Amino acid sequence: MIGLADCNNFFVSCERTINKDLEGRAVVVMSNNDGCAIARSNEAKALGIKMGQPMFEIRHLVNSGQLVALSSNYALYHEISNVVHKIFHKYAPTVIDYSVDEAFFDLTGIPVEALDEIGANICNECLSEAGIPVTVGFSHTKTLAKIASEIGKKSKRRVVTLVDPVEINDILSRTPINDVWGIGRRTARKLYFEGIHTAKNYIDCDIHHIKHLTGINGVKTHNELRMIPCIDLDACNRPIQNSISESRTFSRDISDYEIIKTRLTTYTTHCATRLRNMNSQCSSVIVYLATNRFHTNESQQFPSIEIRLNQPSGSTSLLVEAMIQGLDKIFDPAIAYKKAGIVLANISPIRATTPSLFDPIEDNTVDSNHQLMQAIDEINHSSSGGVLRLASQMGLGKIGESSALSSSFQFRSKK
DNA sequence: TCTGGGGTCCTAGGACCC
DNA sequence: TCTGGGGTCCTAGGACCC
Repeated sequence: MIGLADCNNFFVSCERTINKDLEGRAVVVMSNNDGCAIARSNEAKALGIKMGQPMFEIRHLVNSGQLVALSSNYALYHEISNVVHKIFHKYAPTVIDYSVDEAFFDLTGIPVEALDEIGANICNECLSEAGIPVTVGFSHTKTLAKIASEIGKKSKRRVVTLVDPVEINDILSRTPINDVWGIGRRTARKLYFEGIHTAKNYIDCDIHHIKHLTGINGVKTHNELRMIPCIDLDACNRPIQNSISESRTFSRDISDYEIIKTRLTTYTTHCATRLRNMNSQCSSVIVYLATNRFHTNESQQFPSIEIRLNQPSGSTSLLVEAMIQGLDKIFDPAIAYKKAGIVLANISPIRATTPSLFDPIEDNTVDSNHQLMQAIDEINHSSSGGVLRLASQMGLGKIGESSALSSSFQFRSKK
């Protein structure tokens, strides 16, 4: 059996742990720039607020006092997430931390009769120790466990166990296809035109037709709904991340190269620090820009480029140089951009790589760069806020002609 | 007027190999 | 005029997840 524990309305529940006045009220947590709702309390859902709904469409509810809108507080959510996941890990030898607010449990060998009590214990402990309400679903596969927990949330039951094939069949005939884990909006629309409206329609469909319509992942979902486990537990729990990224939507359109470069330098610096904290390095830097996708009457541009490094690196200055090299290739001064981002990709553990044959970098260069980064990380970690930054991060990239100067470090005294 | 961010994996098509 | 087949690797873009 597989279990899925999922926190209810996680970000809103986190906010309620520090502000009891939010209990029983319609609450949403907003995205960056307070742009749109990314978490909703049950009361907010009852008001008809949709996931991702923009602020300008719900402002009247906030102004009239019917709805509380909060800016996001990721430090708080991260802290509570750690507490909740620690609790999850007490209840099974194999627990997969699937996301910030949910985890899968491998309960192989546990008798079905014991599941209700295990689920109840998880819910009780998360509520008493972390202040977070949780719903637990059990079934034969991850996809069915997801459906079980969704049923729990909709019917206000804390624990739902789906074991009996007849009952599962009945549930699937009442589950809209777009509610199935792994079937997104696009695929759901495609299936709908094929007459596949429910999960039951889906499993009754010929597997070759499913493969043709939805690819290999759709086949896995097809099996999972028929109680055949297909989605590997380990696949969700990679020992090392493949990529690290940071991006922002700007509050206005920007066509100024220096402003965009400065922001991308900041994103790259953050990602490089995260990379080094993982004791890792990367061998690709991907830079991308985007125009405002909601301005449908204007031409849309989503340029992106991948810069391959001669050898993997975790050095902020090298990664920033690569980022600028990429930006220079895709940036068009005639276009105003709404969003920019970078991705550090092809991540590997430090010193687990073979150096490039034709672009040798002497070891002492690597070492001194590594030591420089270590020193900077330590200084920034011991002070409140980053006191050491790249000059280009402060919009000073024009000072020198050479990229070496523009991405050199500058000391900024807080006093 | 105003519309998020961080990830993973798959697929199709092109380039290249023998 | 007529011009193979089987394979790998890379990349951009698409789709999905929370």
